[in-house]
Amino acid sequence: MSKKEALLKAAENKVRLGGYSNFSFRELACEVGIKSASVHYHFPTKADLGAELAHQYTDSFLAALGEPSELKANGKNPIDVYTQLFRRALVTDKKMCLCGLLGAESDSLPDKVRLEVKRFFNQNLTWLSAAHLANGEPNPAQAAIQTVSLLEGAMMISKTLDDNSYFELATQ
Amino acid sequence: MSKKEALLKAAENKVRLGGYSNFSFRELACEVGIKSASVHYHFPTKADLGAELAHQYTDSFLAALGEPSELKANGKNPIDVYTQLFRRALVTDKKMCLCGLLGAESDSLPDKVRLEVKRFFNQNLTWLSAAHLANGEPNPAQAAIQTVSLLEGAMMISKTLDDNSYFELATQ
DNA sequence: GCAAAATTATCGACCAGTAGGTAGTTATTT
DNA sequence: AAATAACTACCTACTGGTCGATAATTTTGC
Repeated sequence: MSKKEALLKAAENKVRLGGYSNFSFRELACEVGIKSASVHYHFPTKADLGAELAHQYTDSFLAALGEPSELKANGKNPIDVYTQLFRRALVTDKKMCLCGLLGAESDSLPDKVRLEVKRFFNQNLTWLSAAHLANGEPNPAQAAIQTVSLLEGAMMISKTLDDNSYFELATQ
Repeated sequence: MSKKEALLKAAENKVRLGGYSNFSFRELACEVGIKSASVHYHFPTKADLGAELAHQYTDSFLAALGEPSELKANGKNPIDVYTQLFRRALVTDKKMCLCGLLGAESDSLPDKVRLEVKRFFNQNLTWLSAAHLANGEPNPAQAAIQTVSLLEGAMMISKTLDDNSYFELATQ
């Protein structure tokens, strides 16, 4: 893993625990074994790092999902696959969704970071609409926003109350 | 309004826009017209201020709801009343739910603040369970976590995408 | 094939600004 | 006399960011 990748990974862990202000260049640098000045070589500003982090998070999230039509063709319910990805983030990583946390504080985010968080949710809603459409839902757009809202909310509350059974109850 | 009340009000606005780290004693002091050292007279530490803020927020939130049984007796659907309180926070205040934001970053919060955020959600779930029970729901506890999850999530996404119609679609 | 030039990735030293917090003091009110 | 509510001055720690320097590597021109 390159230093740049290591910096993004370290930043992701910090942000998913406490938001955009929960990481500093010094901390990241220390964790990957370089000096804080060197971080600016890879990311000119903190906003650049945050934006690239959210961008990559979105891409790998969507990549992990696959295409709704293909899932359906393989006999899987794409909504279950989507729910499972959230469950893994909560149970395995024991962390919030990166963009769920950044979205909550989006009013105080640098423009380029906020833009990437918007991209995450727009792409998620597009994917979920296609998924619900494939499932024969009468109103796919409404089902899409309801699905992602429920999952982000249930994740946040389960984290807060430190009890994953709330997530299970909400998604059951 | 006393200085202490003014400080809490100013802090609430900041936190609901960008989380716990989005306010400083200096900023608050400046906004209410005192010096930052004087803020420590009212709140010994930042954690004390944050905890008292979340506590009062919870109390006034619950007070604004009233009792589910009374609402029901007055011909109102308590779930609609609950939804309306979230809608007002989003549309009128144009801000996130204080504890929704703090909950997302609860892993990085001081203990006494996190405790107050937990109290908010525990009390909300109790209220909602009673409300759904009064509505004759077969599984009030499940309906409760689903209701608050959907509302917190829809609020966050509407804020992020800067479009309240997502909240309306999700709650319709 | 090789020297010159450019690029990559790091460093130490430093900057101005801000953070939360403390100590001791001064008025005002009870 | 005591409690309240503010003040000035200061502390240490940390923030994102800049500067010029330094090797190591890669690319380019002859």
